[in-house]
Amino acid sequence: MRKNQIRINNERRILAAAVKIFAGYGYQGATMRKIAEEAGLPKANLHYYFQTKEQLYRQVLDGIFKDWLAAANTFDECEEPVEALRGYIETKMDLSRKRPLESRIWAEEILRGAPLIQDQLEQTLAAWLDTRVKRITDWINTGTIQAMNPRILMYMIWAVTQHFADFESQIRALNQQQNLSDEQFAEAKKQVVQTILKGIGALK
Amino acid sequence: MRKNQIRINNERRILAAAVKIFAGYGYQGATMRKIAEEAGLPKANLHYYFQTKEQLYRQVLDGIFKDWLAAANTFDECEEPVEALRGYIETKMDLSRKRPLESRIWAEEILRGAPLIQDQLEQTLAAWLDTRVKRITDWINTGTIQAMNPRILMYMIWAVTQHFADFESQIRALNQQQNLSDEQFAEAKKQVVQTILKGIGALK
DNA sequence: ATTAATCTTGACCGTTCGGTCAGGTTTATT
DNA sequence: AATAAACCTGACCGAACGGTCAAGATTAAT
Repeated sequence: MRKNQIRINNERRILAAAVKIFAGYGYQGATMRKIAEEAGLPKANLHYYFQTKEQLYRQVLDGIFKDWLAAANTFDECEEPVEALRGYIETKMDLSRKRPLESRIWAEEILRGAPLIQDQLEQTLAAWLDTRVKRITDWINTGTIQAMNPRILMYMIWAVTQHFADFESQIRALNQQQNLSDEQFAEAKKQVVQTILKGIGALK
Repeated sequence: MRKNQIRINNERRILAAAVKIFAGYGYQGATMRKIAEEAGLPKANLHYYFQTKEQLYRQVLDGIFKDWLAAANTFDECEEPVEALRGYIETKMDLSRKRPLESRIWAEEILRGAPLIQDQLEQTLAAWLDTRVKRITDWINTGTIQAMNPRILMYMIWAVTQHFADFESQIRALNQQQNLSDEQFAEAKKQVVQTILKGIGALK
């Protein structure tokens, strides 16, 4: 049963506005009025498509979570650890560059103790991580990379790649009040990949 | 002109309560009522010691910023890059372990675009970073460590170390709903130090 | 003992919040 | 053309927010 085109368009508009406002003000700081204004719709119209603020926020989080998991495609498709990890790190860096708002919404949710997505973390994300941990463990067991705790490696990758989105304003303040240029970001991406891969003994 | 003991005690109580509430709910989500309840004082009393919520929040941030900068002592006191960086990374990891609330308040402020501490970032923190960048550059020029962008190295260190505080709830969800034990955290600390130092060619 | 300064607090205020709803308009179905 | 379904929205609501204030209680200074 396909939805009406009007509904599709308006839901998309509202969700896009919600991403901007939730990222800029946080869940509590964001108001339905601001989102409505950003979307160019009356506030009551938002409540027609999304019953509550929390429901709207949940849908935003769901969208982020899907992109997040999909970023692992390169990781899964590559046979060799260097290829796989480089691909994953680069994909996550690109996501931080192109969709920093989503990264910040995610970060704030985790910061607050993940009140709305704890279940997804404990189930979907935990299972996702287990699978990748197994792959890395195989690499370790076959001597392709050095011994280490794969979970901590993943935490490090997440931390570093998402930092460029989440702490963008700090980096800007430390870079003559300028966002990183494309060249600077490319350099950062290269150095991050290099440091991590070399750090785990996958590169000489 | 030393302050009255009553004032000293109450300001400390209120600040301690404010750290808890700001960390748990964010600036917007935190309310003066909740902070007052946590401190065991009537709300009007908070406004006697701190005129506005923003002023109270600023004092909390100031305290965090000072601890943050002081963590660089070991970095500055050591001559050799391995010693200096290991000391700094370990100190930052310990801060994340012992004072995660403060780390989260800082993270949220940056996430929101650093509306209240932009000046401090652009001046105090930028100058602080410049000094350390110079030291690292010296190490590079004397061939003690390999060539790299020192700023990106510092961003990576901040990202990884603070991740263990800021994303604690995510790590817990991925660790059978248990916070990292002391042993697990010690392992993480060791692996973080090892990966970064090896990653920049400071270790074999 | 008296005065001044500091501290305490319940009650209150204007504003803004998320959310509701009745009634009108537009679109889809037959 | 008629009916139903979906969509739209200004006006409104109770609750909670940050902040104020007057009046009383306590502490410090003389």
